[in-house]
Amino acid sequence: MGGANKPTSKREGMRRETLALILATAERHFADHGFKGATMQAIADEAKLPKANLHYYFPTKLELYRQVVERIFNIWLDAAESFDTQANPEQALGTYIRKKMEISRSHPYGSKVWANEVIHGAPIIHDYLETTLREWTDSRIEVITRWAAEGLIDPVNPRHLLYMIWSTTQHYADFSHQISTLNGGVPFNDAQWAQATECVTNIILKGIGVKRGDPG
Amino acid sequence: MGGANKPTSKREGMRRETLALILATAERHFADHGFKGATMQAIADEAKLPKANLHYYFPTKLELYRQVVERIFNIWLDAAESFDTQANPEQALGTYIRKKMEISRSHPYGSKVWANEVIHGAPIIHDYLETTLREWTDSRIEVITRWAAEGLIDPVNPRHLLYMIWSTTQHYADFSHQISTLNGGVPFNDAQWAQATECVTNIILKGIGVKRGDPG
DNA sequence: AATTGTTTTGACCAACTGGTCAGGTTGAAG
DNA sequence: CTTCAACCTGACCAGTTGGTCAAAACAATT
Repeated sequence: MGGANKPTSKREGMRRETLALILATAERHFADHGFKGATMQAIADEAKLPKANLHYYFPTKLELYRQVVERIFNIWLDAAESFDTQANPEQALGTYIRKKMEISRSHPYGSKVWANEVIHGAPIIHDYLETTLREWTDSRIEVITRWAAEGLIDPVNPRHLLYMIWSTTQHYADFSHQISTLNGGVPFNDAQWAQATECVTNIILKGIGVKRGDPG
Repeated sequence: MGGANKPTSKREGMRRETLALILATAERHFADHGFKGATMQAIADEAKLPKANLHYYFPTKLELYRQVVERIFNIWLDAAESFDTQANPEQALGTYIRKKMEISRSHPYGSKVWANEVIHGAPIIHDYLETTLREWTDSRIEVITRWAAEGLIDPVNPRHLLYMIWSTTQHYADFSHQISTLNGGVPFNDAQWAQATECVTNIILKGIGVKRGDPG
């Protein structure tokens, strides 16, 4: 749209592709084996690149990991924005829950990396938690508190409501192995994802006494 | 009680103590760093034992890890039993949720190790998932289905209800770093744990339309 | 065609880590 | 006191892994 973009040269294009390939492959490996368990060699092999090439684009393993985590955080931000503070509880929370379920389905590896990171004390993302996440959380707590004061929902502790939404939705990504095992060894299909989303949304919204738009 | 127990010799006592010390220390390290990230040397150092001594009691790192996981599974079984299939929904689910919250508080490291294991594809516990966990889950699904049929709760999908209970309660252990960060950097105190438990129980029970024993 | 900066790569290294082992120590039993 | 098995430990080893480097291949520019 805006400026006069130089026509992407062959070099630039390849660079972009290689970077994306490495990041995607690394994400899977970090998700499946953890930071220490994932090896540069294994990532390189799967990406069909020599290991030295990885170090050309990402000087250290930690730097590669950082960028993987950063990508994930942006996805999280994307979902965060869908929590519309202007909407009514049913719409704001419903949309947010649905969005989080979609992310659990479309970015299971990212979710696992994030979970791993938090479980192990969040050494890398600690700053995000203290700044961006905390601000977002505080602002939503305010909104939820207002809803409760206005009688639109029960007077629940907003913090625990948010934790419930986070844990329940992310569970479908983070614990996918357990879930598919209990699902006869196969992952959820479209219908099952839809049902999970509906079920989670319904229980939570009813659980906090949301006044539904369509009482039937 | 039973047979004629030989009076525990000094040897036996020391052995028990050492085993317990190693297992407890290892649990923390596996929780904080993952299987690969935890090192025998670090575990030995914290337990103030020479590394070779660890290998005397646990021939390999994998064997040590297995026994850590096994202990955790027994704790899980303990909670599982508290889901009384004879009781009414409010009591059965309420007791179960409360028990799980207690475990999240008393065994945060164990919960983290378990989460880690599942996130990474459950290589060690896969058998448990397919046998014990599946059987338990199936039996509870039956009970919940019956409750729904009898009109004691809404016709929710029992599977998702169980997932919600698991994820919500375990979240307080697995994501404790995130939670304490959002709690001003300090872990929950007694009152906060009590409120979390109550809040989670209330939302879930109300969310599935449990007919409460005491309607007020 | 020559030049220049970027990218690619095989070979290599130092640090770390799980595991071994031989020899020493200790508690219990006779 | 002697004997013996259980227990403890410092020193060591082999395999793995993150990271380096010099040289080669390559794309763009003049």
